[in-house]
Amino acid sequence: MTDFNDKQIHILQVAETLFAEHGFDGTSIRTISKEAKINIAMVSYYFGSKEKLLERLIFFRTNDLKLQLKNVSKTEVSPLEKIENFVDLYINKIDANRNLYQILHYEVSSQKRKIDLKAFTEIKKSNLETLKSIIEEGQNQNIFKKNIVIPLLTPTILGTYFHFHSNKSYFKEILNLKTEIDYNNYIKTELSTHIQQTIKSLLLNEGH
Amino acid sequence: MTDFNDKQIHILQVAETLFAEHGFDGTSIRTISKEAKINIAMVSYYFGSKEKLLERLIFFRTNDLKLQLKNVSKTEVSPLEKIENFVDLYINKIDANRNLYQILHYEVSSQKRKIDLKAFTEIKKSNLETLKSIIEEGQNQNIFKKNIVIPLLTPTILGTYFHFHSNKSYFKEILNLKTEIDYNNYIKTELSTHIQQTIKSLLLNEGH
Amino acid sequence: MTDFNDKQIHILQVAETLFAEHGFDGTSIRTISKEAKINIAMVSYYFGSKEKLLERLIFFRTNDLKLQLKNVSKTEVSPLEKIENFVDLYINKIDANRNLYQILHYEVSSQKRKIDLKAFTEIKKSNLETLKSIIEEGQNQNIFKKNIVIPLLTPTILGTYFHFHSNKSYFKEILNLKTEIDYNNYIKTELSTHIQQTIKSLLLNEGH
Amino acid sequence: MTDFNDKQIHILQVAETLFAEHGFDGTSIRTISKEAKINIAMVSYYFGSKEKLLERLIFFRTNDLKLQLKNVSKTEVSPLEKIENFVDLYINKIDANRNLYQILHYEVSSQKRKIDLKAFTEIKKSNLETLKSIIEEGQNQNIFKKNIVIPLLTPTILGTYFHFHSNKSYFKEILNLKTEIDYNNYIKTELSTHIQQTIKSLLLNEGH
DNA sequence: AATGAATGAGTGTTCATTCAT
DNA sequence: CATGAATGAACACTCATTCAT
Repeated sequence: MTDFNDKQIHILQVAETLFAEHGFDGTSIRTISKEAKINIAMVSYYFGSKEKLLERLIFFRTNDLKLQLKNVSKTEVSPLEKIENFVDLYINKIDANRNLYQILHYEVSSQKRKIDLKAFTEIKKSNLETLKSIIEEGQNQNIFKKNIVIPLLTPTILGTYFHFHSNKSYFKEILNLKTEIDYNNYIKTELSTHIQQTIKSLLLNEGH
Repeated sequence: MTDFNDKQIHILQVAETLFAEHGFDGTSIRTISKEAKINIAMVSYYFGSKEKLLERLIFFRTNDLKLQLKNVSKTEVSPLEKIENFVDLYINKIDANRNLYQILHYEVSSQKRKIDLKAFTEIKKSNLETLKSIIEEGQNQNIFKKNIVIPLLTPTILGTYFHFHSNKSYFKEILNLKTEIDYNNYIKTELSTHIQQTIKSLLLNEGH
Repeated sequence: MTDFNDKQIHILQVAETLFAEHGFDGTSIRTISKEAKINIAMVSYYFGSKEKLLERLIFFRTNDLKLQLKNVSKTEVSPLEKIENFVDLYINKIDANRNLYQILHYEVSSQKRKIDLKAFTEIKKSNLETLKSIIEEGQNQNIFKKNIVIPLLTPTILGTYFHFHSNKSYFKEILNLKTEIDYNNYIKTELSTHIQQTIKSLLLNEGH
Repeated sequence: MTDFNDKQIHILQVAETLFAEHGFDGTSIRTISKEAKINIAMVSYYFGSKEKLLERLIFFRTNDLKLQLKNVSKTEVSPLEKIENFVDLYINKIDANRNLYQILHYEVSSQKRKIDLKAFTEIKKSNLETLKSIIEEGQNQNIFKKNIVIPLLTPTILGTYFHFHSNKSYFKEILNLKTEIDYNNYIKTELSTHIQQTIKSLLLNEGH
């Protein structure tokens, strides 16, 4: 099965939100069906089981994520600009898929579910390759430092974002972000800039 | 209640491991009591409820975490060295309390549980203050940059660590870390160094 | 309704096998429809309900069974030969309708289903009459014993067969019947002979 | 677990009756708990699962059945009397355990449940050995016929009984047995005698 | 004439918790 | 002080059946 009908997509979206909010175990089929205003048997009917619903959800979103960051490395701009574009796109993408990442984050770390994350891993590896090629280009042009552990850049980019988001209420408090809009704006401006600067500081040779 | 007897501590430790592995919802009182080799009614008897067990666990560990990073700022070394010590201590602390942080990370982001995190927030604020005072000292000495959003440094430090740890199996694969020892070593050496460099790159004025 | 179209007969046959194998309750409409490669709604559509499907199945097969044993008593042979023919025909008939009898056996003894077994009872009564007339003929000719409880002969004929068949695997083991063919052969030879001998021993006057 | 407490025995007894009446699949845990006036969770609590309840029930009754028929062959009476005692005891035993046999009969023939029937098979084999030794004794004394397929005697004994019992309402009708007492009396007198005669007719040499 | 979508009722089982002892 | 027995509520899931098309 590759396509989903409207009702299935609706269920997936409701489930995504609830899973992100309360976790997979913390969300019952009853809650999903109540929230989605569907019959309780529909989940099993459409997806077979609760676990398979999760699988299909990941598939559904991963398909969306497959639009790669690859193209960034192919544009005719400086390596630095490529990095900026790459980080920007990356943050935008995970920000747009907050909920899925939230779910995945948890389900991956607790390996209880034997979810097929191959597709997901592939995307991560592909992104890593893209990043690597950009950085090597910059290193060849002597713009970037030589001693960089590239695989640790992703944890810094994503980790910073997620840690901020995971501690939403804490940061809303200490940064005085009163509304949801304020919070989202802060991510798109200050936090993004911070991550950009972090990565660039790490990469750039002094004097540039 | 402030003190715990041996049996209670034993239960807390078992629960901590299980919660970290399978999540709060994914861990049943039955599993805890079986693992801890205690009667199933003991949890309710000692802690009142499963939820309160979690609260007490957080309290138990937070107490432990209260050994502040404060002292770092009071030593007679350069601001840069203070930062190094601070980051080192911070990483060591969260590494030693992986399981609790894993639990908290999840339970905080899903605000289902209305856990009293005041004590925990206090620690974070206190650490932030310490960090702030160190950085300001360095800025006054013109060693550190001026335009630094200090509250975003913690997300970078902790986020990098946690994102790495959350994707343990992925990083074990791509970094070719075969054993648990290799993995733990990598955290203590490469990952720590990476985080150190990241923070220092962000802080240090060019030319220093 | 008396006649069945091809699709209905197909469903009945599939259902018969499954009911015999897994019982009525143990067989779901889903399983039937999957096995018969028909739409799941077809059963209700054609037969009204699962219960009615069973009724129609019994009707379908009972119709088949109506080819009476009556004629046996009308042939021009000795009462003993008539008995032999009667038992032979009876065993052959139930052997050919194993599955139905298996189902009936269970569904009759558990009176949960209020199935209309009138037609079936009629057949049994008719067979009993036939048997009775043969035996009385033999008794009049002084070939058969006088003190025979005729209604208890059927339990011995059918009971012996069914008990053997119900404990198929046990008897395959102790009689060293390795294949299905061996087993079926044993029924047609040894078991049939045993039943024949049993009945004849019961009926025949000593000295004949 | 070998022993059962009063409540467990009560549940087993209620379940036995219901399983015999409506089959295993046709009996829900809810029905059992309602009938036994216990909480619905008790079945799982005491037996682990519905299937295990059945297993324990079989174990419970089989233990009872283990009181072997062996001793019959050791008494100081004629082989014919031994046979009479054997058949009598056998019928009494299955009559006293009607319900269990009813359940087993069905669950064995439909091999859906992979019940451990080893103990049960052992009893059957032991009984067969006993029967064999009695018959051989009679054959040596020239009282019994030589050409007897001993393993087929059990199907005749048990099969006759069970077929009668399975068609209870039919036989109550044609034999004009109005009450339950009449029915049970008939089994203990006429039916038992019939089975006795059947076996003896099969065994005894003419002229004796 | 036939079916895919949908449903409410029911299934066995597990849960955290309570309570008498 | 500690626990085994017991429970009602909730769980994911399957059931036979209905109905619009």
